[in-house]
Amino acid sequence: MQIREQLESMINQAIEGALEGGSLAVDEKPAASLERPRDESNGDWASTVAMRTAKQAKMNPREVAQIIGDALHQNDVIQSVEIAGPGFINVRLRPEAFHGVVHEVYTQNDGYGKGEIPDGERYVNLEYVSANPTGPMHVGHGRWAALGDAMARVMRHAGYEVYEEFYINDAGVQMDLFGRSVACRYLQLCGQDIKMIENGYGGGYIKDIAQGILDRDGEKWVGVDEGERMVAFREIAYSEMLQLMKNTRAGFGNRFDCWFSERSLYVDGPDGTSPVSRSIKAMDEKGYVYKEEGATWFRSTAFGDEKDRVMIKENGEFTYFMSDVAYHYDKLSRGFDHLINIWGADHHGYVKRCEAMLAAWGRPGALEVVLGQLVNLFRDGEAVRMSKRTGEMITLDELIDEVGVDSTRYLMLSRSSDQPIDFDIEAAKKKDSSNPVYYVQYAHARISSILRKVADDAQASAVMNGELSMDGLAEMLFAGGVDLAPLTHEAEIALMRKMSEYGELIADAARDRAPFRLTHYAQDLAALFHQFYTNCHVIGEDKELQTARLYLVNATRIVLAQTLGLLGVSAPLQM
RNA sequence: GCCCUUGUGGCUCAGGGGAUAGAGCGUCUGCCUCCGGAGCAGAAGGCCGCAGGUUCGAAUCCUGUCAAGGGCACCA
Repeated sequence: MQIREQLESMINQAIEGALEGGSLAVDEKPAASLERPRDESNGDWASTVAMRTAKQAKMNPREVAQIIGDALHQNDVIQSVEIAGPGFINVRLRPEAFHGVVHEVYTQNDGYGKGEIPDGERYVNLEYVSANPTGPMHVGHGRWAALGDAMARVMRHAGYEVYEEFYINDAGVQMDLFGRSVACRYLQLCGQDIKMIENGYGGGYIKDIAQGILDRDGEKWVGVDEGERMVAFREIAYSEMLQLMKNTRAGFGNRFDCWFSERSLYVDGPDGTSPVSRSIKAMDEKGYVYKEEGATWFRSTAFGDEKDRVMIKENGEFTYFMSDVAYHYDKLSRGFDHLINIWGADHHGYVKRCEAMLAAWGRPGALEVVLGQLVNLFRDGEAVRMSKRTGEMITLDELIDEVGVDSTRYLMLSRSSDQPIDFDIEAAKKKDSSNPVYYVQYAHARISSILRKVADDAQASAVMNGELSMDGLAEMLFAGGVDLAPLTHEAEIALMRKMSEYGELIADAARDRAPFRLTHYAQDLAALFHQFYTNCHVIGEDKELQTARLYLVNATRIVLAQTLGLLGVSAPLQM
């Protein structure tokens, strides 16, 4: 049983006792109302039940607190109870109460802090990044890549089953424009004096693709019909860009379960229907489709949208929205309990109509859109201008190359997604205390160093060359069993207390789709470790104390590595 | 005009009904005969944009207001 639950039942008993004994008179039995005091000097846990019930009980809140507090006697969990402030019941726990946490970390290891999500809520589709395959991924995509990946990992740890999906916008006029831009560059390379088409893609990579075609095929495309050439070039360029995106993704640590092609939505299956036709039919059956002025509309205003939306234009073409209708219908039909999309804040006007279509199919609330603010790139305080059209931009690959994956990911993740990020390349490159990722990683490296130091030489070198895992080493070190009774120092308890909060952190961060909280946790835990390190010597203490402290240090390593792992950041053995 | 997000120390941000509002950076002062000083300890610095309201209690919830950013297509 978790400490929180134990305390809760003790307080509940105390309340019941007071009610039965007649010292407290209320209509309804109040809840235990436990919370963690911000300020540690107020104890490990506090109950606000007295202040909540004082009015009903017609008593002073401090009196109520006293009655309940008196009924809480000291036992193997509670060390002391104190009534403070306006009527807080502050509980301080015995050091032994935290020892169980350390054992839990050791035995559960990777599984520490895991949660469970009930059937019917568990299976989640998470779509993120999702871009036109008409250019390399840029820095903005990096934020979504980091956020989506971390969100997926955190949610999995909390008990969700997460299916990660990348939606490739490979249909529509942008793709044709892309193909024509490549054709344009190709013809220029062949010596023709023509201008880049209007709204064409101007990036240098377009020229590279054209050059590649020229190297491979020579000038054989010059005389070909313009439309045919556009299609051919579009497809060549598409597959190159997709491969590039997949490489970037791999370099950044993302693992998509599916790359979903927008085009596939328009393809008829063996039964003669496509996601497009099926989604419209399902909507029509519910009465939310109508025709007007030759176009086919979705009556999204029935669900709070400000105006109805066109799905099929008067000229018979499909709108971009049509793709999304079909896409979301397809996702639903794949059996997910819940759909999450991560979009940039610039798409916010699009949210209502998408939520509306889920409602039209009888699944209101099934779609959740997480809107993230954008990334502003700086170098030494100077804004770096970005424009995809002119091709003036820094790609995600270049950023990772220059800054490194760990630092990039950590900084991208360390802010709430509804906070814009000013990402300074020079600041991100700094390997000193101004860069929080190093502070955290340093704690992990220090821990590894301590554990190596107590190991024998063979073990230590086996760890360094990868033949022995840290867990394997720990197993050897603690084979004889460990007694944690010597762990009573303030710094030791603070460390254990922090680790005891891990499960709640995971559950909250998953629920709120807020992996950035893990960066704060990692920094807190690292700070507590550094404090412990300065105050409590490990190696060379008497045998029992050394082993107990080593065991605590190892548990800290596990939680720290786990936290960094959920963020997609490495936990180095040395730096 | 309407919609969304954000206003918290010099800077970057946490906290989203509970106690004296926290952290990092920066500034200043200390700490290595000792497990990694990429560290630790301490100091200075805030009427939580403004005004009302709800509550035993508001930085937090509600209303209004000011400011910043983003969005309002038979574009994608």
